[in-house]
Amino acid sequence: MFTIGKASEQSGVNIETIRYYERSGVVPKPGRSAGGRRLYSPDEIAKLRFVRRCRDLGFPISIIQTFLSMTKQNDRSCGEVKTLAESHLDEINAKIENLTLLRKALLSLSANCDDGTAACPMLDALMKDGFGKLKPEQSRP
Amino acid sequence: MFTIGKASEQSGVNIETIRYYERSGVVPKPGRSAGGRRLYSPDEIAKLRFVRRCRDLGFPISIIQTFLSMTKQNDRSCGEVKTLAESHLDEINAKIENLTLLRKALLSLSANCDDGTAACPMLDALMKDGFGKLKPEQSRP
DNA sequence: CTACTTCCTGTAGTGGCTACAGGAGCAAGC
DNA sequence: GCTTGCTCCTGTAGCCACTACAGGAAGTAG
Repeated sequence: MFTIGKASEQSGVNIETIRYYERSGVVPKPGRSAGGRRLYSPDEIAKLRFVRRCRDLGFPISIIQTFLSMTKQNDRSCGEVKTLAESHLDEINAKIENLTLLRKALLSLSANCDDGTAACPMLDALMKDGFGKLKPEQSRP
Repeated sequence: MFTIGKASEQSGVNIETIRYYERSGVVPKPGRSAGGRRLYSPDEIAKLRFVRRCRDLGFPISIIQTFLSMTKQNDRSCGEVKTLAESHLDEINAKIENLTLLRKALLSLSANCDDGTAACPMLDALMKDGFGKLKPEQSRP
């Protein structure tokens, strides 16, 4: 059994984040020592590590919770995992595409910027009319 | 002079967001009608549109405020704009690179997923030890 | 005059954490 | 046994950039 500091080290999840995950029900509440400290089993640490890796892959917590409930049930949910992973891949691809467009726009906007000019052509262009709406960078709902 | 609804339409900024920008000092407080309604001049609407476009390009509000103060001062700040734009470009490029790595990881992880399997190789791999830390997808500080 | 729309303020919620404040437990050294 | 210093505890507030209400007032069309 490990205290939260060791669990954090081994899982790569920040201490505050571990407590946050517990509060919000992402991982179950661990046992406690006589003095009231959280104690984590290797399995619970593996679960934390799993969550971190999924977060690193960009999965939102809600999806990760689905993953966790799948591993608990141990049902034949691999197809569902693949579906979720593929739709996440679609999102990643969309983001890449979007960012590539953005880069293009920003490059052409800043191309005429040069030191010492009084009026900045980039800021000018952004102030002017016309020049339709770009897609926002982040997927803000 | 235009009410907030028209200003929203013309600038493409949500009504609630306009009020939020005012609250947080991104744009100055507009004048009011006798009945207490906000009234926007075309210039103020242009400023809102400018903010939206910068947001669409992925600039954070803090940078946009710098841009706005530059246009107000009308100083020879074009070099500074270029610097800010370039460092933002660097961030965009880093995100694209990161997402590309992510896509690769996710593709190879989900490659062996097939319908009807009891144990999902992707979830298995994520649960196991080893398999170092990926860079997180979003730049979370 | 009534019905409807737009607007107002203020507050709370979102996601996924992070950062404190103020206190308690615990191990090691003296 | 006592102090020092570390880790841990709870609870709350903050971050970003919004969004979503609730409850009311103002304006407009018929």
